[in-house]
Amino acid sequence: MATTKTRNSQRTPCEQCPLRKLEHFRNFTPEELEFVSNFKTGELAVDAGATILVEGSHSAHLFTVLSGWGFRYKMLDDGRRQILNYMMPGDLIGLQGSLMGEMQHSIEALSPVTLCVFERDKLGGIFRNHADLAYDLTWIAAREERILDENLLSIGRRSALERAAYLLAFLYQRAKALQLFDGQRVSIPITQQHVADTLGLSIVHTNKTLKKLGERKMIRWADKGCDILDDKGLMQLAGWDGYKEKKRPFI
Amino acid sequence: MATTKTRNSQRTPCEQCPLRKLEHFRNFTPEELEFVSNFKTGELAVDAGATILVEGSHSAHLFTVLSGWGFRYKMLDDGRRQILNYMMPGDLIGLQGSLMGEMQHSIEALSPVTLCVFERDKLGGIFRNHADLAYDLTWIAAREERILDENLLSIGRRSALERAAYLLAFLYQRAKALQLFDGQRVSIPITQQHVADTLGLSIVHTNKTLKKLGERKMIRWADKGCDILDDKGLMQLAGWDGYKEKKRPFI
DNA sequence: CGATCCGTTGACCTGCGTCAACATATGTGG
DNA sequence: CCACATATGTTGACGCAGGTCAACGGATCG
Repeated sequence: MATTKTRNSQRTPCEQCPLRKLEHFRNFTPEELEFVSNFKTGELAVDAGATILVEGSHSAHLFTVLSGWGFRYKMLDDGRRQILNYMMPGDLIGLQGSLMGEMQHSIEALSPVTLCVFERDKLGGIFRNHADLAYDLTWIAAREERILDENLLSIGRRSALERAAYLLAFLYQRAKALQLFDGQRVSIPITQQHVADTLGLSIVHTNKTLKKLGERKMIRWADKGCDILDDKGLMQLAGWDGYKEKKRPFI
Repeated sequence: MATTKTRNSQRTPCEQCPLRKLEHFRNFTPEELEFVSNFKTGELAVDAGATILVEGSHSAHLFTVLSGWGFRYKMLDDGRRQILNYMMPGDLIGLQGSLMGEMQHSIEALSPVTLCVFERDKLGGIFRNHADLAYDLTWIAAREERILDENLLSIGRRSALERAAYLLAFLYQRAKALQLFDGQRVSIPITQQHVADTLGLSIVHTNKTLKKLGERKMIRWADKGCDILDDKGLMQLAGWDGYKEKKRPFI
C-alpha cells in the first residue's frame, strides 16, 4: 500500500484558495485571510491509501483538506473497524487531537489528497486574536457532532437498506455542495468494504444491499466507486431531510 | 408525564458552585468566574421525564447541568428512537443549537434536574473577550465528538454484550468522576428501555443481555436503575480503556 | 502469469427482533 | 377501599435480517 507523503513549501496562497470561490463557504475579511495565510505553514500531498493521522499519536499539526477524499475511523483490538465520517475539501482534521492531546481515531486517504498544514501550537493565537475564527472553530466542531448524531441514529435504528441510502445521500449532498462532479454525475471513490465499515454491516450483506439500491436505479456501482442517480429517492428511503446549511465557515 | 419547569432567579452564585469544588474540573481565574457569573441569567428546575429542548426548535438559551441526569436523542418519523449521549452535572447542553440555529436533537431529564441558564445572544461575548473560555467551548465540543466516536464504534462493531458493558462502564466512569455515589455503589437512574435505545437493540434482547452481565456479577439491576459492581470487568469485556481526562473545563 | 484486490452469488447459520404472556409496583379515580 | 390502568421488568417460542463460509470472475499490477 502506498504511503508516500510529500512535504512542499506553500504552493497555493490562501488568497487564491480554490475553495474560497465556492458558494458553499463564507467569505473572509482581508485580516482573517492574512492571519490564516500566516497560520498555514505548508502543504502536504498524500497518496491514496496513506494514513494521515494515527490513533494513539500526538500530532504537532492539524490540517485542512484542500483536495481529495479521506475517512476517519476507529478499530477494536481484534481488527473490527468502524468508519466515523468522511473528509472532503474544506474539512478540518486533527482538531480533536490538537485540543485534547492524543489522537483517538485514525485518518486515511481514499484518493490522492492535498492538505494545508497548520501548527498545533499556533491554535491559541486564533482564540486570543481572532474571535470570529475561534467561533468558526467551535462551529466546525459542532458540525462534526451533528453529523455523528445522524450517523448514530442511522446505525442504531435504521435497517440495512435505509442505512445505505442515508450514507450515499449524505455523501452525495456534501460532494454536490463542493461541486465535485465527474461529468454529470457525482461519483464517490469508496469500496464496498468502506460502506460496510461505515454502516456496521458485513461486506456480503452490504453487497446485497447495494444491489437492491442499484435495482431501484438509485445508484450505480462503478469500478471502485459509486455514482448517485437518484438522491431524492435515497433521502426518502432513509427518511432523511438533508442538512440545510447555507454558508459554512472553514479555516 | 410530568413536564413542570420552574424558573427561578439565580440561587447558586457561581462563586459557590458545588461543581467547582470537584477535583474533576479545572479552576477558574477570578475574572473568568466573574464573567460566567454574569453570563448566567438564572436557574431552571425540571422534573424527571420533562423535555428540556426539542428537535426542530430554536432555543434562545443554553444550559449547564447543575444537578441530575438527562439524555440527548433523535427520533425517526415512525417513532424509532436513538439515544446519543447522557448529560450529567457540568455538561453544557444546547451549544449545537445555539451555534447552528435549529436544534437537531431533543433532550430529556432522567431525574429531577437543575440547570444554569445562559443567553444564546451572549455567546459572542465569550469569543470576543475571553479567549480561555472560548477555547474551553471548543474543547467541550471536541469532547462530545470523542464520546460520539466511541459510541459509534460500539454500536457499529461491538456485540450486544460488549455494547452493554461499554455503556455501563462509560456511565460509571463519568458518574464516579463527579462523585455521584449512592452509599458505596454508583447507581445509574435509567430504565432498560433507555439502554435499548442507546445500544440500538430491542428491549427484550437488552433485558437478556443485562441479565448475563448480572449473572457475571458485574452489575445489579435495582428498581429503575443500575448498580455497577465490577467496572474493571465491564471495561475488559468491552475492550475499552476508559478516558484519561485529568481536569476538564466547564462553563 | 501468478498475486492481489474488488465485487458477486449461493448455502447455511445465528444473534437479535417480534410476539405474547405474565409479575410487580405505583398511581388514580370512584 | 377497590377497580383499573400504566410503567417496568421477565421469560419462552418462533422468525428473520444479517453474519459466515466458500467459491468464482474480472481487473490491475509487478
